[in-house]
Amino acid sequence: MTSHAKQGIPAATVARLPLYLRALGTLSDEGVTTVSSEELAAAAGVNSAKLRKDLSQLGSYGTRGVGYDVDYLVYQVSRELGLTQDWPVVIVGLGHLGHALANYGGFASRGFEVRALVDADPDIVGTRVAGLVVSPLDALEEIINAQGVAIAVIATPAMAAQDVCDRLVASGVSSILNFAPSMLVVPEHVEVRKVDLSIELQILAFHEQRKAPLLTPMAQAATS
Amino acid sequence: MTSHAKQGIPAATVARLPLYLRALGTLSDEGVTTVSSEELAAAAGVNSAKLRKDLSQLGSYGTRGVGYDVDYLVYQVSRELGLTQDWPVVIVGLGHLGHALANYGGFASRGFEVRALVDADPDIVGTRVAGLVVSPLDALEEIINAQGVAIAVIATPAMAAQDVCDRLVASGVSSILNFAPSMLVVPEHVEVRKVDLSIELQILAFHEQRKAPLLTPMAQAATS
DNA sequence: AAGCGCTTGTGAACGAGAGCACAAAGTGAG
DNA sequence: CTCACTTTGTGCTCTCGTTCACAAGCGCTT
Repeated sequence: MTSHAKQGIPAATVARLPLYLRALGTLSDEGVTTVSSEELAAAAGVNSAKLRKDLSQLGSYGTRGVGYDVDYLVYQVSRELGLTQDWPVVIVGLGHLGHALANYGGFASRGFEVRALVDADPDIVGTRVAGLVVSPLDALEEIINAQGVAIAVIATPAMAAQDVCDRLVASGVSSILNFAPSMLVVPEHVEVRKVDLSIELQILAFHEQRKAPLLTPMAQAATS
Repeated sequence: MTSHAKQGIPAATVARLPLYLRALGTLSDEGVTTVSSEELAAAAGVNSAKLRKDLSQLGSYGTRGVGYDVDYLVYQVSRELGLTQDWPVVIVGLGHLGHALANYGGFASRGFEVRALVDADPDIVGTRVAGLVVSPLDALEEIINAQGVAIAVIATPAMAAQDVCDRLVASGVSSILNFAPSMLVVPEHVEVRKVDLSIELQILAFHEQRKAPLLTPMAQAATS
C-alpha cells in the first residue's frame, strides 16, 4: 500500500490539521528544521500518539529516529488541506461581524482571498470595507459566477441566512461558513460549518455553574 | 433514583443544549406550546433519538404520547446551562473582532452581560464602544474583582493572548472564550473554548478540494 | 372502563476516536 | 559491520457517542 487510503481521512484528523499547520508555521519561522512528534504535539496541544496517527493518514512523511522535516510537512499538510491553491471567498452580510471578518488578516495568509462583500442594506452597499466596495445582494449570483467562488461566509442576521444560503447553493457554492445563529438546510453535497458565539458562551456558563454552586446559596431544591 | 446522574452530563450533550434552547425559543415565539422530539429534533437539525437521549439526561420532562411542554423545557434547559443567572463578561482586545463581539446582541439575550472592555492600545482606551468606555489593560485585575467576572473573552492578537490569559486566571476567571489563534495553557480547573475562524475555512477548503479535483488537471502524482 | 394510537425513555448494538505500548526502521558510534 | 539509541507508524483496547428498536406510559375515544 503505497498511496493508500486517501479516500477516507477521519473528520477528527482533518479538524486538527490546521492546528498542526499553524504550529509548524511558527516553528518554521523560528528556524526549526526538524521536529519530533513529541515536540510538535506539545506545540499543538495534543497527544503525541494522536499526532502521529493523524500524520500517518497523509502518508509516511517522517523519518524514524529523527522526526519530521518542518518545511516538507508544512507543504504536505497544506496540500492535503487544499491550501496550495487560492480560494476566492465572498462574505455576505456586513454588520459588525462581517466587517470584522472582512478585515481579518488570518484569511489571506492561508490561501483565502476575500473577493467580494455583499449586503442587502442600501446604506451599506457602496461603502468601502477593507479595500472593497460592498455590492448589493442582487449581484450575488453574478459575483459568484464571475469570481468562481466556491466558499462563502454568511454573516447576516438569522432571518436572512437561509435565503442567502439557498441563493449561494443555487449559484454553485458548495462550502459555507455560517455565523448566523440559525440552522441551514442544504443539499447533500454542500458542506456547512457553523460558528456560533453565543453557543460557546453558554457551554462555558454550564461549566462555570457546575464549578460554583457555592456562590448562590439558593437553588438547592434537588439535594436528596 | 429521583435526581440521579446530575454529576455526569456528557460533553456532547452539553454542546447541543444551546441548540435545543434556540429552537425552543423560536417555537415559543411562534406560540407553539408543545413539541414532539421528532419536531424539535428537526428544528435543531439532529436525530430525534439523540435529542430524546440528551433531554433524558436532565430528567424526565416529557409526557409520553404528547411530547414536551415548550416553556417548561426552555426553563429546564436554561437552568441546566446556568442561564437563569446573569454572567458578567469582560472582553479583552478591541480590534475589529472585539468590536463586533461587544456589539453582538446574542450575548445579552441569554444572560450574558458585557460589563467591561479592555485593550492595551492607548489610542483605543477611553473610546466608547457599544456604550462602554474601553479600559486600559492595567485595570484588568481590578475590573474582574469589582465586577465578579468569571467568564472572559480574549480577542487580542495571538502574541498577547497567553499573557492576558494568565492574568485573567490569576484574577479568578475560570472560563475563557479564546478567539486568538494561539494555544492557551491553563491550570486544570480553567475551561477554555476556542473559536478559530481560519481553521474553519481550512476545513472547508479540504472538503472543497476533495469534491473538485477536476478543476485542477495537474497534481496527479499519486494515482497508482 | 377498556382499548387504541402516539410518543417518550432506554437497553443494546454499532461505530468512531483516543491513547497505550511495541515492533519496525532509521541514525550514529565504535 | 554491529550494536545501541531514537523516533516513527500502527495493532489493539477502551471509552465515548450515535443510532436503532422497542417496551413503558399517557391521553383520547368509544
